[in-house]
Amino acid sequence: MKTTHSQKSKVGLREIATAAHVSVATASRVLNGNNRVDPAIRKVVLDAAAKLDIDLSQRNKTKALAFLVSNRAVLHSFHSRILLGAEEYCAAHGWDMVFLSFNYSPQTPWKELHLPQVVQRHDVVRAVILAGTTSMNLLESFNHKGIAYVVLGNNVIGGPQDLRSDVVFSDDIQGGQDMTRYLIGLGHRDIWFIGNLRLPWFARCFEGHRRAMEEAGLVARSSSIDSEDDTNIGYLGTKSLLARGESVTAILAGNDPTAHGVYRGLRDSGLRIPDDISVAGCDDTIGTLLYPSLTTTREFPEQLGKQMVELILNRIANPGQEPQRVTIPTEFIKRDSCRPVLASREVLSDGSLQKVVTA
Amino acid sequence: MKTTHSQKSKVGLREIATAAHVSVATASRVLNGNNRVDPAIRKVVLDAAAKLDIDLSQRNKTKALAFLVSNRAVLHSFHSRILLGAEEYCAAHGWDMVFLSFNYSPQTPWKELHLPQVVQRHDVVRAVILAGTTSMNLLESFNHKGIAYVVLGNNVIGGPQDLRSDVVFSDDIQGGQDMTRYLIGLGHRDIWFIGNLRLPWFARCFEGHRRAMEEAGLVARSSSIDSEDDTNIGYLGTKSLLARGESVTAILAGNDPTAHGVYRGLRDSGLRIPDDISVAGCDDTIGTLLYPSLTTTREFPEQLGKQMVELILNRIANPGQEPQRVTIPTEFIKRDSCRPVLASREVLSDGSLQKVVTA
DNA sequence: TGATTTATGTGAAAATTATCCTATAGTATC
DNA sequence: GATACTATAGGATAATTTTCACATAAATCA
Repeated sequence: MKTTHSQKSKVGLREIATAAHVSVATASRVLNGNNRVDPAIRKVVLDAAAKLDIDLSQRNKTKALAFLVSNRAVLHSFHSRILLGAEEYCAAHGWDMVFLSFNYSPQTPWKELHLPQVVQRHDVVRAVILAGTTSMNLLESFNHKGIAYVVLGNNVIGGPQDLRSDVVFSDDIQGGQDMTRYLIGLGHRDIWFIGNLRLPWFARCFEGHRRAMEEAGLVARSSSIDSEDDTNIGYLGTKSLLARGESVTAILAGNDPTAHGVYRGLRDSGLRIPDDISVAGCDDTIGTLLYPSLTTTREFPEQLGKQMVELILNRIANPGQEPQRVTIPTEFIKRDSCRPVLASREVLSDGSLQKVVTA
Repeated sequence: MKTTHSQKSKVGLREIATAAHVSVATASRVLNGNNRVDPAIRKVVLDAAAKLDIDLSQRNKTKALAFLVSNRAVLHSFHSRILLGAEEYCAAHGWDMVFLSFNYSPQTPWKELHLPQVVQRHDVVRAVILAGTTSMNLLESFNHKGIAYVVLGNNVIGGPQDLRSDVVFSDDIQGGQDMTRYLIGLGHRDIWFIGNLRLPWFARCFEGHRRAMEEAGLVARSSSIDSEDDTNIGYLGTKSLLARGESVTAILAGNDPTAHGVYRGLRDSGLRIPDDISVAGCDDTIGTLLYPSLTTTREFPEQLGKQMVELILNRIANPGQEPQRVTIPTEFIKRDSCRPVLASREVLSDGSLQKVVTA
């Protein structure tokens, strides 16, 4: 418990402060309350500290990061896997991590947002990982309060994409594109996208879908349901599609829970998967739980979490470096929920089964 | 931001300390560093504080609880729903909540456990909710460090059940019993329990199962797999059952993810659910995701979370009260994964369908 | 039973953090 | 372009927490 540097007379803030020719208050601010210190002075203090206090990294009471999930009613397994990856990487580097959820309105001006106390205490939490639905006012608030953060780019709503901070993306645009290409390759032409296009991650997946459709000379069509409940989005999106009598041979759901809703909607209407309609998902969270198992796009949430921690620890180690931007690729996962369109066309042209389809 | 008690001269630790005839240090310890203060003295200080500082509850910097999930590799949806309920109740009462996960060995003596820094800082976290797999050494550690806590009783490993602290239970024993009675009522006699009996929540569910079996004059039998992965437990437990050629008409899985593994194991062997074998789960986490939908025991994780917070806020408000113990009931949920045994016997005795069963 | 250790509880003093105040630089306004 | 207004940075000082040392109670051992 005692210092192992046997005789070394104690090195405290006071010593650091005198060495750096600043007041103790300023030294304290540099080493803990990250706020309001001129970068130049900070550097002087840090240099002085480095000379005196070899074990600088140990002197802080708490080495912890906060993982803030905003505006999500339930903790999706996708998020919990990001958390897992982040936690693991933290633990491996001797950091603690706390998870918080937080709800706020995107309209509230940043000054009036009141963040959880814990993330504002620099002596407790040294930086924040933003993984929920993140609006610009939240980022503003962090900027103004001088709290370091990384953000999951896929979930940033509204704001311009030229964030002046570290960002990690999952390449779900590519995922949507790959999946759509696969469906087109199976002969599908009447492919519909189901999701909630107001939410950025759905919008991104749809963007990839759109690209693939256009590159094949097709028009991308979507059934967007304005809900926060993924399963509902899938269910209602599917029902509305069928009710309108749209011709459809394949459905791309914006994520796996949405695909679950699609399954239910189709079963409700007596349609079989994949015999009558092919279904594809995105994010590979519950693909193997569903029956038939879901062809989907695997993302790497643990990797995302790890990457975010890596960036932020880096930034803590040397503040002032340029904002970093990292994109994690996705992987196509083939399972049992899609089949070539030829088969279902035969079914459709076969009078005896036609009634099953419209039942 | 300023105090609304306009002219009132500032009331600080110093004032409270003089009023209570103790040193500022002691006053500080009472109001924050909960440690090592004689209960009598604490009371004196609190009384003195109550007289001077009307807004005692506001003067602490951080009103936050920690939700500690120990030794669970993944965050189950069951836990995340407990968290949700706890969070909601916290928010409604103006408290923040932070979530942490923590891994430790049950063998480590409590002195050598090193808890996450954050939970040890009384100025940050005022009490802890223990929801993961909790061993006695962890509880010891909390006791000795004077950290207030509530614990989810279902998950306490090993120790005697006469914990000297607040405990909340989910009545999964009753759940296992009700479910087994239902299966027996359907005519099943060859019912097997699948789980990992080393883990207390499985053991509790099995206990209920055993009671129901004995009350019907039957012997409870189980296939226990020593794994932490629920789906694996179900899959391997089922395969081993079938490989041994045991006669079985119904399987009770210790929780829903385990039932998912059971589904896979049965499908692998060409058996249909519920036509050939009935399957029941416990905890209603993914019962509707599975196909056919799972008959299971609904628990009320949100309620558990809420209840735990309620107890602990109570204890913070008046420490020194007797330990509380609360049990939340469970509810039987009938879905599509069970059917009367007579039906399947008829199927079995009907030659024409026999081949489907063994196909 | 007495002696030695160990654990606990407290105040004094040291260390650290928070608050308040002032100086300066940048904006906005007339 | 001068004046007032803001926002920021940093020091002085007050408030609070932590550490250290010591006293006392409980436990262990000869």
